[in-house]
Amino acid sequence: MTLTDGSQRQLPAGATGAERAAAIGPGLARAAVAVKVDGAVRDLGRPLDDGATVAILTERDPEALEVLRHSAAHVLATAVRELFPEAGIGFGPPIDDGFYYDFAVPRPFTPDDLAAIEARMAAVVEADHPFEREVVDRDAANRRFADDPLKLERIAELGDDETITVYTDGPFTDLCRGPHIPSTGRLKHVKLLSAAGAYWRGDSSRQMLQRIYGTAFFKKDDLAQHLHRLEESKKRDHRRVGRELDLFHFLPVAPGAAFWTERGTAIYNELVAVMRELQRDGYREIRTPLLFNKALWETSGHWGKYRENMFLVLDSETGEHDFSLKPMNCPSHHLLYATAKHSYRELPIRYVTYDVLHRNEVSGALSGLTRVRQFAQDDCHIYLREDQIPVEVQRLTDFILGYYRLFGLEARLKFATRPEQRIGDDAMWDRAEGALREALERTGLPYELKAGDGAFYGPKIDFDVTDAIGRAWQLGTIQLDYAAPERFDLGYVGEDNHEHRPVIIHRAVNGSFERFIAILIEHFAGAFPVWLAPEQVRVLPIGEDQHEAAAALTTRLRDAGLRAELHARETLNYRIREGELAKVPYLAVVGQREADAGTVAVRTRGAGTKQQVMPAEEFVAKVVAEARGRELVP
RNA sequence: GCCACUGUAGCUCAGGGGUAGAGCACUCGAUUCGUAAUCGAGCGGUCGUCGGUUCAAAUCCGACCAGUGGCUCCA
Repeated sequence: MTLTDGSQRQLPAGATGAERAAAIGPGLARAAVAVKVDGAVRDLGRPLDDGATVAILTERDPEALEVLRHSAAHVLATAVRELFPEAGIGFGPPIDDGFYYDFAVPRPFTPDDLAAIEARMAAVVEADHPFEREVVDRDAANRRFADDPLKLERIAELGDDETITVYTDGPFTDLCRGPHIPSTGRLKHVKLLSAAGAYWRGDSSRQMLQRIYGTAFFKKDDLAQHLHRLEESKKRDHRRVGRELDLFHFLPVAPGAAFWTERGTAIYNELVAVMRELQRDGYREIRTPLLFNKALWETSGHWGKYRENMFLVLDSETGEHDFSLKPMNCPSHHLLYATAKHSYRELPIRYVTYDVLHRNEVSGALSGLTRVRQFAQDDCHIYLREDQIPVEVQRLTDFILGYYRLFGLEARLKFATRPEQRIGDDAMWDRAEGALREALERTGLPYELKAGDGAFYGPKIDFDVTDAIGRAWQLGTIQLDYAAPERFDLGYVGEDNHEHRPVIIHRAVNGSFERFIAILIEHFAGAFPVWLAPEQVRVLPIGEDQHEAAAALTTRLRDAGLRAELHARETLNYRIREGELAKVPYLAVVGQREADAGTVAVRTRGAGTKQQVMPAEEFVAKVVAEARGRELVP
């Protein structure tokens, strides 16, 4: 066989991965978790194929962590079966941050159950049961899982050409493709996190199973770090920070719709202002109605499928739900486009809107600002000729990435191509995908291909940003649309003096302002750069004698266009603490020395007592420059 | 929409079948302070809503509403 370093080794026939590792050295034998044979991860205990390329996976390999977590799921099931012998067994895969297992049990698991199960798991680990793999035929599999309808259903779906394998660790046997760690004793650092309901096969018409989530690591420190990260992200949770910094509130009378305080509104307005500034040239900001007759949704095709997600409004004359709040801007933009005859010379025409939208999300889906019923998109529709697509997409990509950079956010691009369910012929899709791909290639940026993930009306590019703590969010999108121009019978007069169909690009950068602000809150942990901060400077006179000088400074800051507040009550210590907790970028302290000299003692957020005394004029200019330049400070 | 959990003062939380408690916030008074909580007093809730059980319910039960964790959904 060949090792991954290219060297060749001879081993006796039927030698296993474990023996292979041992042949190299005892250290590797201990560290080995699984083995990769010709690219496929396998159990250490399986015989190696003659002539195969072999790599020993150790605790350092990400694939080994998956194996560990998959085995952790089995250990979980082992424990659950001991405590709840009647439990049906669903699926138990490794996931990004851990693993889960679904069980069919008569009642949901309680926190006490989880504690008991975790204790039981420790015993299973202690027992160090080997994971034993067995190949069985269909009849044997059916017999073995005769008492578990979920497993029987799964077995029935397996193709005749598939090898059916079962794995046993101690008392527990599961239908499973594997691979697994050699024995349960390798599972040292595991933690159950939560229990929740989940539909069998992810199908909301099927039965609800009880899912237990957990995570596992090879190293104690890694587990501790992971749990610490979970705590940290809880601290950054935008719902918590939003309350602590008094940015927005949700009240039961308007589920899924935020009440923005003046502080939250300042952030909101700042984002809209940036978008306006960046779209000063070449864009046309428009406003269209919020309430529409259903005829519009019939034209757009939304009335049939998506009506249940729209807020319908009763017409008092007809007594019918003939009107609806708009859930999207697209159709109204198309209508406005169609109010005039357009020349090819005008294109591309770019409409932008920040109107409020309403979507009746199912109650269980609502979550803080990330999933709301009322929101505003930075919605843009571009009407253009097909030959203009590459240049326009390039322009949009630059725009979007440039925008994210303002916040220190990096984006990854995804190219989504024709889905199974789609309109238009292959020639249209070839042209559309070709144009998008060409534009993507021109950016020189790496991108991921998501084949079949496009919209039914055209291919798209999605932008995933990664925030400060490494979480990915799908934000921006560039979608080509060949369907709407047909439905709305849109046209332009070409150079040849004939009517042509334009193509439409749907573009969003923030997604929705609500969701984007949620992401920013968590990204910055509430410590916004000065240009975004709801309160940019807080002026603190030390004593009453400096009140006048401090008030003058506050006015000066405001005159310069900054958001500044004067705080004169309570002790200086109290106000410093308050200012730090409110994450105000600059605390401008004015004592007698400063009042006399026309200076200010600046305490920068996070810099502690390292204050800087500077002329008031200089301070104002500095903050104005930082805010105007949208610098990521302090 | 589905499963589970939660719902006590503006916030964080304690209590718990016999007529509600702390800290912070807020108000008032004193203090006028040089970089992360000055001291004191006071105001404030009928315990998410509605209904049931009970001599008695905030406490037990049910329904509903909202939130949280998931599932489903996200044009």
